[in-house]
Amino acid sequence: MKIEQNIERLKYLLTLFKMSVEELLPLINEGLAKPITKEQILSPNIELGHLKRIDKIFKKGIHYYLDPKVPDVSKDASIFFRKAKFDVNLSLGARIIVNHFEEFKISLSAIAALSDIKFDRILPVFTLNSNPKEVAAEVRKLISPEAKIKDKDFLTELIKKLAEKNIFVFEFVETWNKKEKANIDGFFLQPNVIVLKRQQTSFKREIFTLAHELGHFLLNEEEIDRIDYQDFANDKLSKIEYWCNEFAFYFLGGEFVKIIETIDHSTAHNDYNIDLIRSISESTHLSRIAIFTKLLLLNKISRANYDHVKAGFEEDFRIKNDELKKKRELDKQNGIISGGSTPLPIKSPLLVSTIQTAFYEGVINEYEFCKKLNIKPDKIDRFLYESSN
DNA sequence: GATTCACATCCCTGTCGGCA
DNA sequence: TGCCGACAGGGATGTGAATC
Repeated sequence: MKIEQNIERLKYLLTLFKMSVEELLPLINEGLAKPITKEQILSPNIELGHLKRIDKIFKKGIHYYLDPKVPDVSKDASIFFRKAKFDVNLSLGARIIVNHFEEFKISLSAIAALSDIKFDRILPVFTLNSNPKEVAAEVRKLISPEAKIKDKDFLTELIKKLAEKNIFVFEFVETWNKKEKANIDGFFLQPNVIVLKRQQTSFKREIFTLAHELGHFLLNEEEIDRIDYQDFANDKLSKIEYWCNEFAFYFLGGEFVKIIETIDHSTAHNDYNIDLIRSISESTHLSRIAIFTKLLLLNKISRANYDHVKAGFEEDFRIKNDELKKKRELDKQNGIISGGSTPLPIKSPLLVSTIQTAFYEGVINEYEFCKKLNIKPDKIDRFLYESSN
């Protein structure tokens, strides 16, 4: 069956994702004996099956391509139109994720406007001239996340505190079998949206990314990031990235920074201060490697020793993972069935309250309510009649 | 600790369309 | 009209975190 498409919309998507038709074709032709041609997809009358294959890439829904309206290539529409270059070379999966949250942000701001909700900026804007350490101390006073023992609880707490400052924090989860992986850890979209990739095996890493993106928010500079501790000491790092890393470290480190700054030089003789750093890591939610990276920047450990310690952590991590895998396999052989599910993203209280208000104001219906919060209709009561915690 | 749940991909099956 | 292969759709599978 053939249907009439608005070819401008497909062309728009290609521009948005910085993709040529020649790059798209192999993606949609996967597994097809008779490949779809360029002429076929660029014709105003397109085979429905072909369109479905195209949409498997872009995930817009078939109606998107049929809309006669020409999409708007303005700076408001996408960060890809606002900023040409990013610190990371973005994978297709990453572009799709960024685009998804950008659209979510736009629809959310429309819903908020219709419901008379305003997200005024509460935290000030800083510049690169301000000292990240001082800014961190100042912001800590304003946000002061409660000390929690578990990393995940701390992350939830921090997201809650940021919600109180009108900052949206969203998480996205990537399952093990996801085809197009996003090669990013997080990003900040103006004016008030931070998005994080769920790091199920390392919440400390995710917490650091959140603090880093908070740095971008404070500078009001948009960026899409892949956080690599090794790069911190890299002089190719941009000033903004450096500032945000410094901010994140001091923001999370708090009073423990003093200990880190006055620590003895870490060598094999004092076992690289490993026990002390572990205890600091546990209280601050900074990962051990993040602290060691700071020591490297402070010249409190040599590059060779740093690499040695880092390799040790990576090895530990690998061994631990292998053991877990083995245990699971053994369980399987013994007929012990282990259950599980993909992790659930943490819901920002700001999102919940916004959607609740919109629902009460009649701006959205029950279906949209569930869709925006990604809940099933039978769980609607939990988010409507109870307080949002 | 047991149960429930989310979701990308795999895999099977019925259907449809091209061709002789 | 009947045969054959390609395809779409949807259920099954794999995975393990969240929740009770």
